[in-house]
Amino acid sequence: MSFTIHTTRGLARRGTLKTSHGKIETPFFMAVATKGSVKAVTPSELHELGTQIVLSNTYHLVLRPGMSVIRKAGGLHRFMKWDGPILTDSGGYQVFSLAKFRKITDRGVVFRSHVDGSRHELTPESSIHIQEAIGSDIMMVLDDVRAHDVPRSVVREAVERTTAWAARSVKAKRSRTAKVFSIVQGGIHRDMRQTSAKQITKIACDGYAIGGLAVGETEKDMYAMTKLTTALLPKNKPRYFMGGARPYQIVELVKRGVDMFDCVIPTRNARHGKLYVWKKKPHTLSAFGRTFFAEMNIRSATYAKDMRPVDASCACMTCTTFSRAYLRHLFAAEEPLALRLATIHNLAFYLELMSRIQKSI
RNA sequence: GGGGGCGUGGAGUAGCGGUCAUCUCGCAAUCCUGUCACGAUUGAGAUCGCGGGUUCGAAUCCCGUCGCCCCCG
Repeated sequence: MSFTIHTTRGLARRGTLKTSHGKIETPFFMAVATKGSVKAVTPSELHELGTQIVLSNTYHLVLRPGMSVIRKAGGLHRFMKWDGPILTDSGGYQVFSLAKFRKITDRGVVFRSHVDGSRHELTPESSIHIQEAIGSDIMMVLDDVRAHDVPRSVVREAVERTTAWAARSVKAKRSRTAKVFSIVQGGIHRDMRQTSAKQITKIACDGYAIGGLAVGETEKDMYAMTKLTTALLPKNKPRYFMGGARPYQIVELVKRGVDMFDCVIPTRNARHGKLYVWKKKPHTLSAFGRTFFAEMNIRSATYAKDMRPVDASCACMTCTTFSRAYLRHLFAAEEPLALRLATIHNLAFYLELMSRIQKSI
């Protein structure tokens, strides 16, 4: 068994997931390396931070640098010099977020590149084959992601298509080492989510993802759909909440049975000068609430002469070395180092959050 | 001593007779959830150096004055 659960607390689980590039302690957070790079930081910095796994993206890598380059490099691990596990997204979400260029049929998706406008096609089969060539440790099936407020008929179609595509994806898989995860859709409709979960769990795969959430629906819906879905997923397989979430949301989602997360929030917000700081460090899941952290806009003139670290309780390189005033100056002066130091800190915050969550289970 | 130029939000500026004075930076706030993202949106802030005059109407024209700058002696 490649996924082992050690302890549980309510619906929350603590476990270990084995991949061909190492074991990962769950629940975990994946830093996002869409184009084969966690923006602004190096693999050795990721290791120092305690990063267990990163996420990369089929869509972006196909467009640039292109698979011939990735193949020549000997796969993405060698190309980006990251020797830990990599999860790859199938491209499904990009088709959704680049909606104006897409055409979805049962066969697959045709879309235009945001880089040069060229036409590309992605099918469930080609997405898996590309992810295998990338050398992905955890591959995601191509899914049909829709906005949270589309008509039920559209959601139903997306659910049916996602199931059909998942079955084709698993069938197309050739790699013996890579894992493949299927994705539950269904928008914010209870019956659709249930239908999708029941269909998807009939397909044998290594893990299951909850997709199509954190796309603008209410938090209440997001939590409700997650709880409803995890209840229908097999207990002995990891559950991945795709694309989320904010710090307190992650805690809430773990409480509803989620094991894996990825989100651009810590890295993107870092580059925009929004830093996460601890206000208290809880030892139990119920003690987190919504107020265990604060968001600091380091660009504010408030910090111009503040010589304290961003977060005195944080052990990251940024906090143990530099002051708020220095970071604020780097942002004001548009020095690239600002992005790196901020990214390191926010990732340290998210990773410590996951570590604390694990210890709380 | 003579001649000329400039004084407009925190900074630098546009406008040079006619609605709520322009833009850039700065400042502030909000946003970002499988990254087209060192991004996006919004807001505050100026009695246009000061005094007087001309005019229906002046940041814009005239006079005086103060400040800064340049050129010639």
